[in-house]
Amino acid sequence: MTDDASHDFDQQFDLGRFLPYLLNQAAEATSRSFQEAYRGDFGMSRTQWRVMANLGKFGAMTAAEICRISHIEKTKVSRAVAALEAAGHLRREADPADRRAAHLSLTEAGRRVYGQLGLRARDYDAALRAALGVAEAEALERALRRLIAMGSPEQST
Amino acid sequence: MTDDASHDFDQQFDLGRFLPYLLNQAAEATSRSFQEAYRGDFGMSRTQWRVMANLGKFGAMTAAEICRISHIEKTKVSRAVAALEAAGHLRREADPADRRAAHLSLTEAGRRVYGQLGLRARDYDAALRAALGVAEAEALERALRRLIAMGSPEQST
DNA sequence: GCAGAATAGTTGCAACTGCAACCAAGTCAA
DNA sequence: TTGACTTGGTTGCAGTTGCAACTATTCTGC
Repeated sequence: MTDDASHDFDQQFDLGRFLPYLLNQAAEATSRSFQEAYRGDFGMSRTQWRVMANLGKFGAMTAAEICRISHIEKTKVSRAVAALEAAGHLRREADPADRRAAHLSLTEAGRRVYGQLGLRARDYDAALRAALGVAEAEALERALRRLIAMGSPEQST
Repeated sequence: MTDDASHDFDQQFDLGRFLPYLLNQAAEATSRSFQEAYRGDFGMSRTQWRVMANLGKFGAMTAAEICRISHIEKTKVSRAVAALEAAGHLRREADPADRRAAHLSLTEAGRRVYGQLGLRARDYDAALRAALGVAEAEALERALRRLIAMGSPEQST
């Protein structure tokens, strides 16, 4: 029998109900299933796929904007951009007004890849939502958005 | 409807609603906030904390059992166990009946650490659930569990 | 009892990541 | 203008990860 504040290690903490733990497992499980789409067929990393998806969705934007929107670390974005450019999926154009910034956009080839992956992603997402039930999926989405907003204080939408 | 499925890249895929993407962001945001607890104060990695939490919850078990329960890769578990043992948080005892397996359990020191982290985790989880609303948190938990179960076909509990 | 398959766990390697430090360009104020 | 500060982006380094290959032990069928 220990004494100080630590003898209560049989406390009520239930790892199986710890939300960060469950979130990680669910994220891992779902991302992993989809991974073969971008990795197996196009040799992309998760980060590369996400950067591409952001560009596909929002059109041309700078790396900093991608960071703000997607909450991906700037170094991850930087390296993903370099890889995507090397693969010919992405093009950068210097901003004449601000020579630090580069406007990124998908090349024709990149858009084709994005088109294929986007379709697959849509199907996969639909399958997940169907498995959960439409209403539950909506509720899940709302909850996730709340948690994401809590983590990073800046949110516009 | 397209056959080569590539020229319709302005399709309905909305990254901002892609569940794996949202799950990852939410998992990242929540895990990151809690990270200082085990990393800052005890120098542990996420995996180490999870392995410890499993041992704290279930008592002595083998590495393979931890893998099955927590869905963590065996190599991650192996390295986490080595680190925890080196830190004196964990002890391994060879199974006399099966000399491949080792029964892992927390040392007294490990249990103390687990006690502290468990309390903090409980508080953090409670804060998250309070922010979401109790009912929404329950629904979230159910949805996550479903997704996790879908990912890995074997499920017991 | 034995060859072959399965299981527990470790390790090498290559990739990915996070952090901090860094460079370059732009901004602000006096 | 000049100097301090901010911002866009890259890089070095150390740590973490995933995968495949590996050893050692146990199990299975015959």
